[in-house]
Amino acid sequence: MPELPEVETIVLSLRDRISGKKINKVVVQFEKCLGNISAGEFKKILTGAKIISLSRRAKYIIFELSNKYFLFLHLRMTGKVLLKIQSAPITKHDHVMIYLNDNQCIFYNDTRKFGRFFVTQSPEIVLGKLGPEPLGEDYNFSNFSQKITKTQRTIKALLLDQTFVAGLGNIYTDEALWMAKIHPEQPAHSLSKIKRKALFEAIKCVLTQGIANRGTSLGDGQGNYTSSDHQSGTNQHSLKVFARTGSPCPECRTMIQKSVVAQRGTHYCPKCQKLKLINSKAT
DNA sequence: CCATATGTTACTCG
DNA sequence: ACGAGTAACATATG
Repeated sequence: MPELPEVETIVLSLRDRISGKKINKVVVQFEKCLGNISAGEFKKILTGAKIISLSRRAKYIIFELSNKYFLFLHLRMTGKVLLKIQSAPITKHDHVMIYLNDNQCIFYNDTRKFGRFFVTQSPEIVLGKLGPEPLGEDYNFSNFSQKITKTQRTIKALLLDQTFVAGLGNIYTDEALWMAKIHPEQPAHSLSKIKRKALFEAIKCVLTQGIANRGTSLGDGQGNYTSSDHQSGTNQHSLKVFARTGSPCPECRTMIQKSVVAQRGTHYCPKCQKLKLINSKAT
């Protein structure tokens, strides 16, 4: 479920409440949640360690520990990090519990069980292949532009590729393409410099807005996004195309269409985001 | 029963 | 090598 803005919101809501706390006890209910380590090793490394800092890279939450290890967590589709008091009951789909030294406990809950923890002393093993942070300093137009012109892939598939730009998922990809007025199936190399620049800016824009709105919470099912304090985001009210199939485009009132691109449900305005079949490599 | 779901990766085919 | 498509992971929902 969570894309960059949702993960960022979780990190912001957790940071002050768990930084500096010591891990007293770890319970693993579902060992497959641990991507590169056994439950025994996981408990041994975490127990007794202090949480030095909390940060985010792409869609990963990063716990920096006092014993030189880093704990990474990727929530995939339905993972949730919930901070509760230690006496809170273990409920359905709670897979990992990390008890701190102050009566708080981090509950990792994941309906679909796709999310994964990683423990390592070398962050680059997990983060090495990721593209630039779209809201970071390494995000620059010349690099972005160059990569777009070099591939024939559809622009939607490229935006979802975490080695191109890190942190976009299905929602913010559709929103950025709408804002830049680009058809999701447009071959990346066929985008004019104007369009590449518009997209470069739109990505920053939709992500910044998503964070300001504390994430996108769709529906009220178990898999829906909430922050670590059970708070829903409000960005769903600001979406222009995603989950708005059949509703009017905010720009031109044409009905939003849905199709499948890059194996994902894809929402777009057929009038504002026209596919351009004549591909001359514009500059 | 069927399709779909905020993610990623391995695999096949052309 | 590249890119598209599919399956897989596992569960819930309409």
